[in-house]
Amino acid sequence: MKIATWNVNSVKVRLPHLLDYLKSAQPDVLCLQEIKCLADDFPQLELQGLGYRVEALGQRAYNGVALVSKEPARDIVCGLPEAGDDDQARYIEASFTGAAGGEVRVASLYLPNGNPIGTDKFIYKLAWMERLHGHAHALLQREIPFVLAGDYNVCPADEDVYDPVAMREDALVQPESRARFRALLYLGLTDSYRAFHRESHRYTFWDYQAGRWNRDEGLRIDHLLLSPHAADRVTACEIDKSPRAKERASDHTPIWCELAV
DNA sequence: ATGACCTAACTTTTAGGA
Repeated sequence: MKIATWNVNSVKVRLPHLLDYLKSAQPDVLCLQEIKCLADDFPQLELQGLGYRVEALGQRAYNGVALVSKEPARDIVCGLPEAGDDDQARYIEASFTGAAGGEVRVASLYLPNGNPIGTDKFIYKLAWMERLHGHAHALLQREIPFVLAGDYNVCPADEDVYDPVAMREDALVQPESRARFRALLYLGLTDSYRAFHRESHRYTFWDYQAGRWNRDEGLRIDHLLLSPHAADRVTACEIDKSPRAKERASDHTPIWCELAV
């Protein structure tokens, strides 16, 4: 089962690229972030033409996540537990069946940016990460393979940042953000990309400004975290840079892993 | 030198992104 994640930065603007990606990459499940529309406005007819279904948690103008899949999603859950008055559309999770009949729980998550530090936005980011940690802990008790995929807005280490000095005041690299990302790994989750690749300076995001893409000055902030049962089954993980090279590209590019299930 | 983008919206300017 090929599971990919991509922050598309508006699904309406990116629809041609999204259709191209589904046709060429053929993921079984594609986790989308920043669809930036209500679920009812998601262009699902166009995706149905390619044999894909959509489950979306939308929001007007901002955020919004979705699961695009060949096989139907089951047991869909929208939002993390303990949401309180948090109504931002940042989490959707469902179960899928692999070709060999195995079950995998897949989440599409859009972790808060948290900038600027020293504000409520950074507090919200850290609190959201703690809710994610609590939920990951609960999922582990179920002893099923799962993949938490999405835009984490965290660069795990300086090697994941083109210029750590320039970024030192950024919420994506703060020790508090990195500690909470590490806490997910300490639970027993695996950073899928790092399970296969040791090279530094491999990115999933390049800012629109300052020619960052052309200079390959980016960030590794989109991640696939695998439960132990999923990590036992993973056979590959790659960043697909080709969508970022197109005209009117998203500032993120897809990253995917393959599970033998 | 500290510039440079992009998207959505009660749009002509702002908020949010990262």
